[in-house]
Amino acid sequence: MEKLDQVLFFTLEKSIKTYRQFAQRQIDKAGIDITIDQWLVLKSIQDWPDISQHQIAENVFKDFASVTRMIELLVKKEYLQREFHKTDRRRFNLIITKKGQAVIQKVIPVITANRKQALKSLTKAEIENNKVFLNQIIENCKPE
Amino acid sequence: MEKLDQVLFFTLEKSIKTYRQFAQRQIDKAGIDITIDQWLVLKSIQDWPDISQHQIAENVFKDFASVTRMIELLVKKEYLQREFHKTDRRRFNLIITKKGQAVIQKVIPVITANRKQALKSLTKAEIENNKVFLNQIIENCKPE
DNA sequence: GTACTTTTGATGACATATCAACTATAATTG
DNA sequence: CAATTATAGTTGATATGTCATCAAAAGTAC
Repeated sequence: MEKLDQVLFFTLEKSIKTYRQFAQRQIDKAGIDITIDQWLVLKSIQDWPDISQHQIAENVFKDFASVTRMIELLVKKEYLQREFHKTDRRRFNLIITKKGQAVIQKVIPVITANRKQALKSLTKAEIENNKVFLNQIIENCKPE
Repeated sequence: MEKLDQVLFFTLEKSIKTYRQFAQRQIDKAGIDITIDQWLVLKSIQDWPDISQHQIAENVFKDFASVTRMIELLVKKEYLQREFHKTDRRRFNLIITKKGQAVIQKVIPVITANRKQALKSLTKAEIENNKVFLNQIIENCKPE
């Protein structure tokens, strides 16, 4: 098999893993009790009030079961509250608490700095090209 | 913050996740009882006889604890055997069983096909450029 | 030769991912 | 209106990732 192919997927894996570890380290250093993914979930809820958990899962590209568990943890951390939905008893309203709002805001500059550092010396054109390339992989791997 | 930056990391994450899910589906379809990562671990042992678990962890870019657990599962699946190391009682010899050898061989064409499909319509130059880009991210995110 | 440091690998506890199965509720069909 | 189908979310079991801690054994320093 082509060595380059195999090395590419390994590098893809390593790059996102390295970025996530780096990003999480910075968040921990800032003394904030949240993971990157939890923040993404909270951000999703903030950006789309009245969002369903299914929709959150799609937005952040995660399994329904994982999202349920993450929401459970966010409730436990008091960043989120579950309320009964007004009209649909299958659903919950997910309300970001004041504590949750504060955490979202506190993390934003850390994440901005993380991304800036991660993309140091990479041009907008290179970033755009890379995105197009990755989207092609996503397209190629979709189930029929 | 730059929207493009944020979208890039999301796309990076989504692309590797989509690839892994696709690749695992193909392995399952082929009726082979192994995960991509388990295969990588086995392959590492095959390529470097007498390798230590620490070295395996570095090769496949995984946590020591994760590698220990994966090896435990590979032993349980009878793809691997642990033997006492000849000269160093802290270590084990990891022996690939016949069953393990067979599985490694059986998976290779599936993985080759997976990669080929994932990289459909992407040129060698694009692949090479992407690798260089991703390696820059890895470099940027390394601990000091 | 002893004390100290480093290495090797395991384990516990917790978080997340995956797959499958489940319950309750809403929507649709005839 | 009742039966059926679809949706929303949960839960169990298992695999992997992370962090911290541990014990045993090898290596190093004096």
